[in-house]
Amino acid sequence: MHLMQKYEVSVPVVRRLPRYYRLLQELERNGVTRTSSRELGKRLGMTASQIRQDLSCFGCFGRQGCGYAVKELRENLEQIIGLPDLLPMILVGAGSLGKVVSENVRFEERGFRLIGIFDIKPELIGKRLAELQIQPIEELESFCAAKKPVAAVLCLPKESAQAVAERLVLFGVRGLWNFSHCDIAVEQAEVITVHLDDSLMTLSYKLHNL
Amino acid sequence: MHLMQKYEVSVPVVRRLPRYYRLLQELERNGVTRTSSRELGKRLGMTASQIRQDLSCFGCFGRQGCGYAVKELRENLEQIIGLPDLLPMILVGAGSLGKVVSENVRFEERGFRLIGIFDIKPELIGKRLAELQIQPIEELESFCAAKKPVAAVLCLPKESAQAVAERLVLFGVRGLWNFSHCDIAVEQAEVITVHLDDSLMTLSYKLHNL
DNA sequence: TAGATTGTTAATCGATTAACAATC
DNA sequence: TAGATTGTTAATCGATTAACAATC
Repeated sequence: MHLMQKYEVSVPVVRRLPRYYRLLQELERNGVTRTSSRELGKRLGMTASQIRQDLSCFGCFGRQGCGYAVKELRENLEQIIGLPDLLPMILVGAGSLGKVVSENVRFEERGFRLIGIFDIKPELIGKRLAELQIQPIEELESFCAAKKPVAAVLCLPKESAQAVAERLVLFGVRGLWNFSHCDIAVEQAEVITVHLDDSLMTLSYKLHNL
Repeated sequence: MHLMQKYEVSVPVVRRLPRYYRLLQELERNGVTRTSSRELGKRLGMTASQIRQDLSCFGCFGRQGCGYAVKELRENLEQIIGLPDLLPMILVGAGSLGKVVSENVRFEERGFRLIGIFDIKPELIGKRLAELQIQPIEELESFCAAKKPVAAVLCLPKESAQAVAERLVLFGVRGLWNFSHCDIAVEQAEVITVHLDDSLMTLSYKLHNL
C-alpha cells in the first residue's frame, strides 16, 4: 500500500507532516542516515506512537528492528506533501506585506512557483518584485486563462479580499494563502488564512495566564 | 464566578477566543446590539454548543431567552484576552521581515506596546522603524534591565534565533513571537512560532489531495 | 539468537455535540 | 404565558497513547 492513503487523513496529521519533513531534512544535512520513531519523537516533543500512527496513514516506511532510513523517509514525505510538483501560483496585492512575502518565502522549496504579481495601484505597475513585473489587476482574468495558476497569495486590504478571492476561484484558482486581515469564505477552494493578529492575541492571553 | 477560570483552559478554546473577539467587534461596528450563540455559530461555521461551552470557561455572559449583549460580550472577551493591559514588547531583527512586522502589526490593538527594536547590523543602527530608532544588539541587556519588556518578536536568521531567545529569557522576557524559520525551545517562556513555510506546505498537500 | 523497533489493534483521553432544566 | 436561549450535564466522536505480535 505504498504511498496510498486509504481514507481522508485528519487535519492534525496533515499539519504535522511539514514538521516531520523539516526535521528529516535537518538530520540528513547533519549526516544522520538512520533514525527511529523514538528519536524523532524526542526531538519533536511528541510520542513515538503518534509518529508511527501518522506515518502509517501513507504507507510503511520503516523496518522492524531497524527504524527508518532518513533519506528515504524524507523523500517519501516530500512526495506525500507534493513538493516535487511545483504548482503555479500568483500573488495579488504588492504592498509592503506582498513585497515581503514574495521576496522572502521560498516558494520553490515548498511546492509552488510564483509566476505573476498583481496590484491595483498604477504607481506599482511595472516595478519588479521577486524577479517578476507587477501587473495591473485588470489583466488577472486573461493571465489566469493563459497561465492557469492553481493557487494565489492574497495580501489585500480586508475590504477587497473576499471579492478578489471569489473572482480568482471563477478563474480557476483552487487554493488561497490569505494574509489579508479577514476570513474568506469561498466554495470549491482550499483557504489557509494566516491570522497574525489572532496569533498575537493568543500570546497576550497566555502571558496574562501564566 | 464572573471572569474566573476554574481550571486550565484548553489550547483549542484559547485559540478560538480571538475569532470570537473579532466577530463581536465587527457586529458592534455594524450596530448590532444583541446576538445569540446560534447566530455566532452560523457566522463562524461552528456549533452554538461549542461557543456556549467555550465562553462558559470564563463566566456567564448571556441571559436565558435573550442571548448576549454584543458590546458587553466584546468587552468581556477583551478583558479575558488581556488586551487593555498593553505589555511592553521589543523586536529583534530589523531586516525586511522585521520591518514589515513592526510597521504593519497593530500591536496596541492586540495587547502589546512596541518599545524597542534591535539589530546586529551596524548600517541599520539609528534608522527609524515604527517610530523607534533601531538599537545595537549589545544594548539588549541594559535595555531589558531598564524597561523590562515582557515579550519579544524574533525576526532572525535561524542560526541565531535559539541563542537570542535564550538570552532574552535570561533578561526576563516571558513571551516570544517567533518569525524565524526554526523552532525554538526555551524553559520558562511561552513561544508562538509563525511557521509560514509549514503553512504553505500544508496548502501544497491539500491541493494535491482534493 | 536476542534486542530493537516497526505497523496496527485496543484502550484511554479529551474535545465536540446533543440534550435539557432553568429562566429571561 | 409561550418562545427563546442560556449554562451545564451527559453522550458521542475523534485523536492520542499504550500494548503487542511480527520481524528485521
